[in-house]
Amino acid sequence: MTKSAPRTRIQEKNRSTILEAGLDVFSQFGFRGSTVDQIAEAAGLSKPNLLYYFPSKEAIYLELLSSLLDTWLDPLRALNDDGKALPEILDYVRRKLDMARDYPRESRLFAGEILQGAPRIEDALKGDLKTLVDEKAEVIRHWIAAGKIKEVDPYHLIFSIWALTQHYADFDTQVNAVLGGQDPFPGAEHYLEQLFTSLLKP
Amino acid sequence: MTKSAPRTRIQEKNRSTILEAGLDVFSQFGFRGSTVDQIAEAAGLSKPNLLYYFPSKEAIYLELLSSLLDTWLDPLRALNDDGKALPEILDYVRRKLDMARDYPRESRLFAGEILQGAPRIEDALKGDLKTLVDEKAEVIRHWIAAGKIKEVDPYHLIFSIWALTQHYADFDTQVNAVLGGQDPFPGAEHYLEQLFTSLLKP
DNA sequence: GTCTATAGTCTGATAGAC
DNA sequence: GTCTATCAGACTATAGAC
Repeated sequence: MTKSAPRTRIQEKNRSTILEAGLDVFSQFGFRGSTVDQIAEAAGLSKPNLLYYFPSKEAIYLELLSSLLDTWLDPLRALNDDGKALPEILDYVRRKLDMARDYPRESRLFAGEILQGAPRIEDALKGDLKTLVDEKAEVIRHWIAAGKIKEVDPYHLIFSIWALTQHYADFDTQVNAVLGGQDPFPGAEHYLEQLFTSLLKP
Repeated sequence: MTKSAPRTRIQEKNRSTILEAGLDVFSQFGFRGSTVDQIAEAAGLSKPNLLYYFPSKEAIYLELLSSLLDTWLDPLRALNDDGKALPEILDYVRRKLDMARDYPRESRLFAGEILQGAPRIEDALKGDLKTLVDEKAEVIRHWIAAGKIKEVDPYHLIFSIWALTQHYADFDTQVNAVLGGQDPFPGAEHYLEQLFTSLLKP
């Protein structure tokens, strides 16, 4: 997804400042809810100057989406047949929970996009994402067939890992309101380990 | 949350038509992403006529939010110390999953609001919602103390039920892309029963 | 109660000086 | 490359006829 136009160092720096500011604003207000003015201010630039680096508001949003999708799926790609089944899955859960804690803006950006029907990444979901999930579901099926973990539906297992980990980023406001501001992550890590161990341990 | 002004039958009918249309549009595009024109068209009314029944776009949105919050929490209110612990919890999971299937628009409306920091219902989250969850966490603690279910953090248990069930409504697009359009709910119901049984059965 | 017309505001994007 | 000024379109909401 990288553009081919050559760029100077200052251009690269400004572009990444804008993307950082865009992530900040878009993740909080969504695409329609964000204004170019907001992003420009967050980036410390004037509106026309921002639009000198990106042709449009949508271009910023699209670049964020596509460049983040890969990173977001890296933990799932790392799920491999090599190691022991259950520790491998628990590792995946832990990595996803770490990402929810360390990159909540990225999580919310995707959540907002998917919540609205994923109009801009539908193809990626039906293409790359589906292919990747199909592949990993196959790995899980092998583990089940080999008796390494209990029999569960591999797709719903993956959905449940996504749902449970991303919940702590996407619904952060609600979690914090209920817990009264107490850090949810230590408790979440222990709970999720317990949950997936009791579900999968043969 | 009902207004006190007296209304004729036709007023009530038009108001509920507008709220229905508002739910349709707001749940898909969020507050900022929705226009009064869209809602008016969905309701089969002209824009000024719609604004004759509601003072503003925000008034429609607010009425939807507050009138739906109660319904949304009903299944949790129904979680009581009466019956057996595990079946009671599995019933709650099933009811929440039924709501995700039957009322996905309501689920998405809340998800969008919370995703953006719940600016309009923060008080309700820190008040009524927290009180209710605290109360039900206490019920769960009693079950644990009585040895009726295994020891888990009650708050994370409740969060996990929310996350797992609402995922099928809120991230419907993603679930469908991965499953290729296959109905996820029968599989989800079986998977979630398996998951919470293995987690909680003493 | 419902409509057409429009006021007034916000916002994405551009023109053009420096 | 960056700024000020500004345009064009979209949007919420209202005025006023019927």
